[in-house]
Order: sequence, then C-alpha cells, then structure tokens
Amino acid sequence: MKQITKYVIKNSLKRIFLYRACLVRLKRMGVEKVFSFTLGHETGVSAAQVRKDFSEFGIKGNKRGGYEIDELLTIMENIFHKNKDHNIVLIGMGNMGQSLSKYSRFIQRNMNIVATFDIDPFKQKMRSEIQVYPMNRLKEIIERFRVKVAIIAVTEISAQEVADELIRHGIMGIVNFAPVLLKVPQNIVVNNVNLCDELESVIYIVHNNMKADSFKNIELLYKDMRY
Amino acid sequence: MKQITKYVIKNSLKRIFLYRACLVRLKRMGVEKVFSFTLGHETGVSAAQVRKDFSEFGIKGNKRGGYEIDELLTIMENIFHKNKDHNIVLIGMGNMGQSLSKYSRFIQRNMNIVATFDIDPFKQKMRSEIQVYPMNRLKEIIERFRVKVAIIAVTEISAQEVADELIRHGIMGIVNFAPVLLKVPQNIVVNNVNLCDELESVIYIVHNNMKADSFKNIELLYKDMRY
DNA sequence: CGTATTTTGTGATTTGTTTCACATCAAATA
DNA sequence: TATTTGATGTGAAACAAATCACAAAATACG
Repeated sequence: MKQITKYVIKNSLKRIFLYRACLVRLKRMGVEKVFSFTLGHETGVSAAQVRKDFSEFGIKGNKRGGYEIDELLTIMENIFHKNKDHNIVLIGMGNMGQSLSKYSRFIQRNMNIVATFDIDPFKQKMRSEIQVYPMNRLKEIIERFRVKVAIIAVTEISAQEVADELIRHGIMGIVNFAPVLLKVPQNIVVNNVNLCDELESVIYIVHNNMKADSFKNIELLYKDMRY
Repeated sequence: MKQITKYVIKNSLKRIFLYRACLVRLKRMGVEKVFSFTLGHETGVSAAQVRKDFSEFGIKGNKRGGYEIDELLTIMENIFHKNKDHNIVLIGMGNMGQSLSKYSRFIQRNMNIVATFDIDPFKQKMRSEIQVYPMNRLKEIIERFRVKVAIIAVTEISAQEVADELIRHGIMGIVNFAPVLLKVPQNIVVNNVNLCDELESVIYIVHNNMKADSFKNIELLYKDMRY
C-alpha cells in the first residue's frame, strides 16, 4: 500500500551524529578520553542524556574512566556501516542538484554519488565531475552499483513520478528536496528536507521572541511598579 | 552568556508548514473547505493531531463546517508574518551558498536574500543575480535592510567567527549549513541544517530495516514451522 | 589492602506529546 | 421550530522522551 510513511528520524539518532562530529573534533585536538559530561557540554546535551543515548545504541564506557574516543568512533562507524561505501544516485541536476553533486562532505563520509540523472539533454552534456545520465538509464545504473539510497532534487511536479520509478528499481531510501510529501510503500524510508521551512521557522521564532521580549519588558515594568 | 542554545523547532510548527503546503495545493485544485480528517489524511497526521495543532496556534474552525481554506491560509500568513517581506543575508558564496542564492522558492515565500557576502574577491566579481559583497560591508547592509535573519554557508572553520560578527550587527536568527554547533547568546535562534546527517540517517535506517526484515523472515519461518 | 572518589548504567520519576473520547455547537432536515 | 447529524475543541488517558538519583564498578590514594 502506498501512503505517506512517517519515518521520523529519532532525536537520539540525530544526537549520535552530534556526538560523532564532536568526537572527531576532539580527536583532532589530541584528546583521547571523554566523560559523558564533557561530551554533553560540547553538544548542548545533559550528561545523563548522553549516557542514555549510548545505552540505546549499545555503547559501553568504562566506569570511572569515561569513554575512549577511538573506541567510540569505531563503534559508531560500525553502527553506521562506515566500513563499507554507500553508493547514491541523485535525480535532478537543476540548481540544487548541481550543488549537491559537488558537495564534498558526502565523499568524506563514504557516501558516493555514483551517477546523476536529468531529463534535460542539455544538462546531460554539462561538464560535471559526475556523469549526468538520461532517465532511461536509471535501472541499469542502480543495478550495476547496487544503489539503495537516492536523492531527489527535481521539481515539485515530477518528484512523485521519479520516486515511483526509483522504488520500482529497488531504491529503499530517499532524501527528498522537493516540497511534496511523497506517497511510497510502507517499507521505504523518506527524509524530507525543506529549505524554505527551515528558514521560515527561524523567521517565525525570531519574530515571536521579539514579541515575547516586549511582553517580558512589560512584566518587568509591572514588577517594578509593585515593589 | 554564549552557549549552544537549543531552539528545538517544535514538531507542531513543522506540521503547520505541512498543513499550509497542503492547503495551497488543495486551493489550487479548487477545493474550498477541509475537515481535520482530510487535511490529516493528506499530510499523514491524525485528525485529532491536526485539531490540537490548530488549537495551539489559536486557529478556530466552524463546528460541523470544517475549515475554510482561504481563511486558514490567511490566519497562517498572519502567524508567519507573511504580510511583510523578510530580508535575509547569505554569508559564503561557495558551492552551497551560490545554490542557495539562486533558490527561487525563498522569494516565492517572501523571503528575500538582499545581499550575499564572501571573503574571496574573485567570488565578489562573479556574475550573480544578487550582489556579492566583501565582509567589511556586513554592518552597513544589515542596518540598511533591517536584516534580522542570516544564512551561514561558509566553511566549518570560519562559521563561528562569522556568527559572532552577524550577532554583533544585530542578527537574531541563523540557518547554519556549516557542520559546527555555533556558540551564541541565549536569545539567538540557530537552526542547523546538516545535509550529510540527513543522508546518513536515511542510509542508517535503510540498513537497519533490511536487517529487521531478515529477522522478520526468520520469525515467519518459525511460525511456519510451528503451525 | 581497604577506603575514598569518581563516573558509568539504569530503574524511577518527571515532563512533554499524542491519542482518545465526548460535550458542544452549527448546520441540515423534517 | 424541533430534531438529527456530524465536525470541532479540549480535558483526560496513554504513551514517549528526558531528567533524576543512586547502586555498581573501577581507579586512586593513604
């Protein structure tokens, strides 16, 4: 059954990413051990939360000794299957697609965009580090590189169609930059990234803070008047 | 006090964005009224959740009659201050920055990138729809356009420094694409967008689902053996 | 070697979020 | 106009996530 599946990415998983980034930084600085307190402090998380998260992912430390950074990173690599490479395809070589295809951090983290696709033959001729293929070669490439995850960066209108085709050819996970909720079978993972919403929510909070601030002032004033 | 502030963007707010996008679509299709059930169904949310969210944002419908789409959209515009334009600055005209500067959806939603900045004089000469300024003109531009929100798309190394400067000149909210946790005063809103993490979390879930699936098969097998 | 100290790991508790269930109201109908 | 119908709005209940608090373990130190 096709439907809007909600693979909510758990906060604990997001925090694990935070921890990892922080650990990498600490390691570069020459630090070898951390306590839950330190790691929490650096990532804006309570020490207990760090330990609970670790416990959820089956990570054990040393009583009194804290956690060995190298050891932690190795465990995390295993959790995230960083020992193997991950082949990705990217559909849509418009503005955002092109930028994503050049995004070097993906490679640094063993995620390789092995091929990009576009319906526009002009974009296919474009000189780009990664080959741009026409859509009819999707199946072939996905199979050849055993691709399981795709990035959709096409327009709102064609996103659903592209998703359907990807899934037909064996894609199991999608990062979707198009502002539509994709209808997919239950077992397919979809992560929607909506840049407008990200920006807009900041604007919203900033505005409301400013309003809240003015209320705060009124309250303060009131207190001053009473005492 | 500077610290890692956690302005967690509430799920209810994210859902309001979902509802709005859906309402816009329904409106385009000629629909005039929705029930919480319909809207929920289209966005993958329960009807009760829709009503609770609306209640949180002070949105009232008509008993029995559901919600007038036009009315809803007007209320949401007010909530998100869509009556006014919002001026944004963008720092860092590398790969991601350039792409964001051309991202047309921002404009469609009344969010205008009024100026972009880069340290690199070469990028400043680059032909681009939006003027690229050197960093020393930040203060001037922020003040002239009364900018309150900024996008950071610089490297990991300079992100904190840039954030400090932005805040010094009156920026109250930041969407941060650099993979660092910015340390900012309490009242500053930061929304981190980490594209690697978005992709990586999908890979993680896909992998674990596949593992879970194989377990499921074992379970099924077991059942078959028993009955 | 025993005691003090410090940090983990995890039940118990609190806090927050989602769902349930139903009173309430507005429209439709007779 | 009275009655039925059907959707909202919201306390109460169930569920989920985060914090607290402390036993257990490992190290340091006398």
